[in-house]
Amino acid sequence: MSNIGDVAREAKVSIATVSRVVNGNYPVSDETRKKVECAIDKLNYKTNPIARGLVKKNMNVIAVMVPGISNMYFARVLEGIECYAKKTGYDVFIVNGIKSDSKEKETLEKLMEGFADGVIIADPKTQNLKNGFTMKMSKKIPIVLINGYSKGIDMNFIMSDEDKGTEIAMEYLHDLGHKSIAFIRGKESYSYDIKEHIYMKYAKRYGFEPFLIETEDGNTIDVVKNTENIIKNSYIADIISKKITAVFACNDLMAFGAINAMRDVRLSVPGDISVIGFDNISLSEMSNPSITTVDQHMYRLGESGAKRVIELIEGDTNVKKTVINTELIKRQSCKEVV
Amino acid sequence: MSNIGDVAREAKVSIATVSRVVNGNYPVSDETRKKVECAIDKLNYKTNPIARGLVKKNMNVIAVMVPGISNMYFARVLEGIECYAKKTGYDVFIVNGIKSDSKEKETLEKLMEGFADGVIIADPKTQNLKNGFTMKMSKKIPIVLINGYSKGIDMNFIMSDEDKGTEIAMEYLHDLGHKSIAFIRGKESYSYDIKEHIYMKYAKRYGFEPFLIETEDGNTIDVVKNTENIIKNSYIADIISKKITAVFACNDLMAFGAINAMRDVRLSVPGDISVIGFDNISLSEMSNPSITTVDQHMYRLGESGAKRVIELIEGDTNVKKTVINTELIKRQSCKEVV
DNA sequence: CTGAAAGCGCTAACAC
DNA sequence: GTGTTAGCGCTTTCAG
Repeated sequence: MSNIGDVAREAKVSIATVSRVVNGNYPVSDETRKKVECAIDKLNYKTNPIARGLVKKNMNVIAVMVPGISNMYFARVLEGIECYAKKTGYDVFIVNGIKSDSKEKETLEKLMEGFADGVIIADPKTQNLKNGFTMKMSKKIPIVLINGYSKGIDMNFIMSDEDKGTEIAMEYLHDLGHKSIAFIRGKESYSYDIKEHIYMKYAKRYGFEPFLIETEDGNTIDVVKNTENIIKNSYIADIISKKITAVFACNDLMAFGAINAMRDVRLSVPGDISVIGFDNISLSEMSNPSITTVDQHMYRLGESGAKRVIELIEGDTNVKKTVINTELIKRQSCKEVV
Repeated sequence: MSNIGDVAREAKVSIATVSRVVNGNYPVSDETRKKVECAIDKLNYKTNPIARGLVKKNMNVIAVMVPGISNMYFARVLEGIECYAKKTGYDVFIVNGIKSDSKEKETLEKLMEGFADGVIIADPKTQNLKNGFTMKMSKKIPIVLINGYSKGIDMNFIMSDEDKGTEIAMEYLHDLGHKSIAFIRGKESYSYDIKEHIYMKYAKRYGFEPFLIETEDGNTIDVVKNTENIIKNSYIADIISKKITAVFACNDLMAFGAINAMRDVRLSVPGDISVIGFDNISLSEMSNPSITTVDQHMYRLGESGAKRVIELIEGDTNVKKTVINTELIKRQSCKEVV
């Protein structure tokens, strides 16, 4: 592995000159540039990003923390981030498996010190937000949050309008004639709290008794099976006896699981029960019946997050909350009550 | 951000001593250790991994290159890698979207120089393997390949026994009484070539005419929809007229797409047509009908890859090919011909 | 056991 | 335009 000194020697110039042609930030005569480029080619020299990082104090990398890559929601957000980052010359460091406050804290503290120039946290943990930890960290390194608890938190957020999305979904179900709607959520994500809140509001407004189903961790693919099992084992009798005709699932994975559960007990979706999801991951289109859902535009969420964090890295000190709209996608899993 | 010098000053010792207590690799008296630890706490000092990386010439990170994270196959392999790496104190740098020879080449060249101590390539590109490029790179940095073209390539591989897996699948279909089997593959992955090769062998052995369906890039979630469309648009008439009763899909995503296509044209799976997949991603269990498939034990593939690359990083110079067995998982999508 | 000092490979003043 | 040099923050001889 040759270094800048080898190149300088080969080209018979100083290392500063080599640095100049590599970075192209200072004038160099055509002649010397040629010599240097020649030497670089000959030795197959590549500048060492670690050494450069040490002096410039940036690595041109943005880190992304996600709970679980197997939830296509996050995979899609990541695609948006990667695409934008790549265009801007940044590399993306993905840290997967951030599922608890402590894990988030530890990762943010340990890993990011000097390794990344900025970090994007998808589904940030409410506790760290509330107790000011995340905020404190954001004084040291640019942080952008994608969704999560934002009330009174003066940080940079990219949020999809989950409130509105949930409202649209509830209203759609109501318009379809559903009088009794169940709600499926996972544990511990602020996103579920928001949706539950809206759901409760609409239950009151429309005058039905809330019916809550809580499954396990909602952010990995396993939630599909978990949801299916939990419905079959603990809820199905009630669903029938309470004449529930529709279920709102906090994400498409849960919706998918719910559909599987219904099929297993010979309830037809959407014949007997309508199911609406959230996110619009590709799976929801592929499913059968295809899943009516609320699109969160994850790719845009990712893109905007990358854009924002790079702005911060490059010196912007404002705090901004960007809202991405949500959109109802009508497919097969919901129909009118007859 | 305090540095080692600040700590030294605070504790009234030399920076060398601070380094020693941080790394715990040289004797330090209890008394000075206390003082230093105190100072570290007080200043909330964290050692700068970039600076350390520069002198130690390793970053304690392993890079993983994958074609597409949205294919749960890779997501699962990654989980295996991450789990093992984390236990051993390594961080994992995921580079997503490696879908062409040139992208692979460029990434390996540019990104890895000094950034990672070792790299794992999932689904390495055949061309770079054949023309010696990947091999050349492996002289500079430890590389472990997960599946891919390995014939005559003297490098470290973790391979699932795809040959055997395909054979098992074909034999299973045959035992079920299927006399005419179609084959679905994606473009450009050695893995598909292997399977096609075995498929052709069995077509000859069992005396049926090969029927090949080629879909788009098989490594992202989009392949589900692509497969569905391509079957419906171009192949369904032939499938019926040629009395095909089973289809072998190179991965579960394609199998899922095939099942959707069949349903759309009112062919029952497995009533009219059996479909067998490959990989055993979680989706195949959640699908309806659930998908009979060949388990590749992706998690173990990942674990073994991480283990091997760390061995190489730590000085092992042997070349080893590790084979992970494959296993038939019988579910609902295949049944006997009646 | 502890401190001084020589780098790791690179960038960016600062001279000329 | 180009070379010299002082670091970036850390590890690791080498003395003592």
